[in-house]
Amino acid sequence: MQRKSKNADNKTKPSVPARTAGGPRYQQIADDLLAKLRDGTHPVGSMLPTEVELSGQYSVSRYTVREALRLLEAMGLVDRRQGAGTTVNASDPDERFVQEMTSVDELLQYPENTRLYVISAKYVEAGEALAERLGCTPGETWQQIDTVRRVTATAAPICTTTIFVRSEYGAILDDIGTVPEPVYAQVQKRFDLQLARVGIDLSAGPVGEGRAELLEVEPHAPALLIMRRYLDPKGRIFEVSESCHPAARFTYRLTLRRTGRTED
Amino acid sequence: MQRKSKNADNKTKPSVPARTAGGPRYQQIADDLLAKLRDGTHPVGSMLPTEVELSGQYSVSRYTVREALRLLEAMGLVDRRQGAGTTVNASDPDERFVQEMTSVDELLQYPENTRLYVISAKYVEAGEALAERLGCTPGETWQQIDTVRRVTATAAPICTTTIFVRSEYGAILDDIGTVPEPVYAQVQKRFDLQLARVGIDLSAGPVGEGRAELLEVEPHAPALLIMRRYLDPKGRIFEVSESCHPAARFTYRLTLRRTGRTED
DNA sequence: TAGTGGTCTAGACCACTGA
DNA sequence: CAGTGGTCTAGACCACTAC
Repeated sequence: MQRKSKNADNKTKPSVPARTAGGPRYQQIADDLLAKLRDGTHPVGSMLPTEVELSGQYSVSRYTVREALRLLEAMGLVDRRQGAGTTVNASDPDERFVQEMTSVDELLQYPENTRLYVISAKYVEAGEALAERLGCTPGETWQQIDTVRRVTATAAPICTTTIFVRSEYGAILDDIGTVPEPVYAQVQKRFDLQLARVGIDLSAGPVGEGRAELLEVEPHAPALLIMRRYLDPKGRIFEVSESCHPAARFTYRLTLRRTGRTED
Repeated sequence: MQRKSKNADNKTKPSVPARTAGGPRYQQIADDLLAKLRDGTHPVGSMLPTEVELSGQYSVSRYTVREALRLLEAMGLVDRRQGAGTTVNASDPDERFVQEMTSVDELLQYPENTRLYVISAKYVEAGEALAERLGCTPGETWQQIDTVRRVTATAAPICTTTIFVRSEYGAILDDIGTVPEPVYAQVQKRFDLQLARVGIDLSAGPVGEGRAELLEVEPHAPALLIMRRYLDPKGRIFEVSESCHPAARFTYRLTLRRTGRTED
């Protein structure tokens, strides 16, 4: 009815379209549904009415209902499954923080004026401890590549990085250091892999015995330890890197911004 | 035409719907347009054909074209402006990584079975060094609250956290430790602030003199240092916290997943 | 004012889920 | 197999932009 009045009346007397109050109809419906999620009309875990039912309740077409649900879905409030229905995920828009970066480089790789130098490389068979770190089954063979990263201008290295790649990608060793590209990207290209996810563990610890000399710090000095696991779309890890940054030589900075709020 | 055949022919001979190859029609169209962005048919900065033109070219309804454009828009490849048209933003989907968390808690706050204990609190005037850390002008007064966080069950504290809030929010001190909520959330509620962004610095360093005892570790032991700056929508910092996690007692884990790819 | 994208309808078939 | 969400059509009016 409201809809009708908008389309019909506007022809003769636009005055103030219903739209100005509350935005498009689907937005209004999304707001209304959101209110019903908050007040418990549709508790978390329950099913929302079907799209056809909702279009009846609001006297709108199914399209309009779907646009409203699309908004709720984008806010993470509902799940829609073909054939199954729409279920309530949460009663309130998440205070969801999103970090976006143009590329992984910006996250945990390094400026372009740094270079990676290979110290040594060898094939290793994963024992239990290593297998756990690599997320593989014990007995698999991986290529282990020990490197340091240096700012081209400066003497002191930024960090040491030990890179593990599955043995079938071990040939990537030849490419490391030849281009300023991250190793994961080189592996990706050369072996036609797809990078789907990166798992990152950040912790602190002492600089290891062997590395202190390379890094020109005392042994056991505090260091930031970053472990990165690169996964293909199937969830298989194809590369793992472990970096060790002497304290005060590296700060990892990120900014999160809030999304998923109706006020946005 | 292809479309036609699907809807019409399927009635009599569904066999293998055109859908199975390449997904829904709008997806195919998005893929085709994407290819045309890549090969320069539609250079960056140029206008895409209008929706009506595209629906003619592909022999589909405008709805289908719009779904396709919606995909491209979500990938950041095109901009759509009512009345103006659709412009090309980029020729290739970003390799963009996104970290999502349900809440800031999941990022850098702590499980529910931990509690924050206030050690001491005082008002301080920001000197130059502190002012820089707090992102304010020297001379401002802030409330400084020193705390430790403990797992309720265990003896050893997880970390020490020094919290700075602007003096006008200093009264928040009364609330700390009373509820399991993060301090920033308490400030937000009590003073009706909006949290818009969080800046995070991660680094490693030695545990400070005074804190070693609290944390039950030797002085200068390696620690993970986390500094968080909470900003309101205007970019004003209203809270800063500095946490010190003894090594091996804390790992910060995050997962990034790739978005903006057609393959997803 | 012409033309664009934004919203909306009414109706249809399809793919999938679950009983 | 009934019912759900997913896709799609054909057509309409609106809000906005640019000329």
